[in-house]
Amino acid sequence: MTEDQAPPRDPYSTTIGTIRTSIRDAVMEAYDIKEPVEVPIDEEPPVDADLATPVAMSLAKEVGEEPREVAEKIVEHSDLDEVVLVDEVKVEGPGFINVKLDRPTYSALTLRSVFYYGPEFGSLDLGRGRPVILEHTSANPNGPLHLGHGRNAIIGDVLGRCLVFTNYDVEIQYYVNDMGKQIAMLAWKFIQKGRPKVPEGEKPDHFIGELYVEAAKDVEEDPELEEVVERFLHAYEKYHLGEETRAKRIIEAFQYVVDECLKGHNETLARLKVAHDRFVFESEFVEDAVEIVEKLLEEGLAEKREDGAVVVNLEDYGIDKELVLTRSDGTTLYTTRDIAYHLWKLERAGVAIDVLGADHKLAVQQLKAVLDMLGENPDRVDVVFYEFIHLPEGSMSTRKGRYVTLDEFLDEAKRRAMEKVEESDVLKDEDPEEVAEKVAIGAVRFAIAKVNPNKPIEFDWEKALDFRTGGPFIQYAYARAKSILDEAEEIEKFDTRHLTDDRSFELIYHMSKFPRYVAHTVHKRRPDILAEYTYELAKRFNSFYEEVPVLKEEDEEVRAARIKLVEAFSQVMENAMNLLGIPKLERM
RNA sequence: GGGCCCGCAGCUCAGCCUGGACAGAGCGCGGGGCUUCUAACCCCGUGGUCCCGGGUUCAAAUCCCGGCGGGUCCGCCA
Repeated sequence: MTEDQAPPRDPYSTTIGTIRTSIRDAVMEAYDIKEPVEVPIDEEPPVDADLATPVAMSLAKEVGEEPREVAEKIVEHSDLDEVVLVDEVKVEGPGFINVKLDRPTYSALTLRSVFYYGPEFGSLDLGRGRPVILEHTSANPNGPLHLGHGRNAIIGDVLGRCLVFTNYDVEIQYYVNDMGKQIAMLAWKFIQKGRPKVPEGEKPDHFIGELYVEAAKDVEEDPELEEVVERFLHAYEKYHLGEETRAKRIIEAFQYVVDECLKGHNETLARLKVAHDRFVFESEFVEDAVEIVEKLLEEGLAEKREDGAVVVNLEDYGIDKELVLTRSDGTTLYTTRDIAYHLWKLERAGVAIDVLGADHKLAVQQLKAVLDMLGENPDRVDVVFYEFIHLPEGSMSTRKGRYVTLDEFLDEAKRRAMEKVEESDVLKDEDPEEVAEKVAIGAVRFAIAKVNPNKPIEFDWEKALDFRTGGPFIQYAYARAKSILDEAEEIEKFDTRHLTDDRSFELIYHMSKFPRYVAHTVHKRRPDILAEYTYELAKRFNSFYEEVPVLKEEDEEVRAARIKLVEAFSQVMENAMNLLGIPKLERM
């Protein structure tokens, strides 16, 4: 590759590819194999090597030779010693082929790539501009957002940022469940209490949450209220089917509680830096839902039972329970409207990605089954499930008013950050509020993003807000790099031969993996992979910072190379933080 | 009762999809490091029947079967 050619977008994968091909060819040549051989690459060998492959060991039995013998033979036939990126190839242990990269060459490749792509470093064209609708958060407007919703929002938001970064044409939607029994209960309670306004100074979603807890209690104590609630629901649904209604006050009650609650949600989400492109209301799909039910009935896929309820049998899909599409009074159910919503999404995008709690697994199976019956490809609906966040006293429940709100979580994080800010010297000239807020957002986002979505979280204030292991640790590494760059001179030429020490190379090597980890995060739909990567990046920078002098280095050439390394690091870190939505601080 | 998910160091978790070399981090605990680029940091040490029992394999935390423990779903709720 010559200097004026564009460097690879993904230096690490490109390098692995080169080495893999070389070894594969060697295997085929050495053992006269015609079919391409799988060459697994161990990306993190537990020894002093950068890459390794156990291919000789699996081959050994086939060819009837000792594994080490096979490995030696492969190495002899390979052209790895001619690859400029490779420094050393060794056969070690029971038969591993271990490869050490040529540090100056590999570093040059990586840094060129980082500087060439800049803010785009890490961005691979995975999506080719294809449209995707990503739905996340979608909390019921019956109370404030709690940690569970936070998990949904943050998984969704990080995924959304990653999808945009990898060239998907993403629209992010918030599905507002503005109808259904819970909201009907709220509307009833609201009217029963004489339509109280949200008190001055109270966050509206918190007010609605209190109202909801009261309503839930009333309904539990007096089962006859069920009927009243159903009347409310009926009226609201009729209204959305375009029928005349005299129940104006009921309609307005629904709208009021939903609007107020949503205002509160938006405030919290804005604070957390979670953004949606569009709010879609469930009530918009009542008409479509009714049409779908009619269609299923016409085609004999659904049946109307004697009591009037319409049901579909899903035994062919391995689901024993029949799915109810309309109540016996003819009103639609959540699932029915959800089917309509998904059909609408699939008309507008190739793939619809939903972020949902693991408790929705059966519902999604049912949804996909009906989509399939309707001739739609259910694989186009791609659901990211996440497990619950449990409190020491049990699962969170909006109905029981048992939850930790995102607002509280952010406030507590900010309070703890504030303590640190106040004892800091370097922050004398900064606005302490602003710094603490950014630290809090970073801490909260990272605490939630770092856990694999399919693992339940046991919530604990101390663990979740341990600044040493979380977002602030990452922000701190970035700020340290920035403060070096603040005082560093402009560098034009540098030589990566001055970056061969372990600390520098370990940092560079990890930086080079960024594009691969972004791709991994998108493919697996797992923000925790990116979070883990970023934490490791910060850790390696902190080690480098501690042991390798930059501005204090007296040799000008060495200093120049190190400054460029810090510059490259800050670029990669910035890209990673942008994807995780962790605010950047120049000083902390 | 059935489906799905989880079970790794005292604690919180990564690795499991795609099986490989002494199982990794952080917290905690013990020790060390600021007149030198920000100590919200770094370095060294400590710590594990990878829930249990079988099976497949040259090789199992990883794949398969069976248990045990926890979560969750099985509404004319959303």
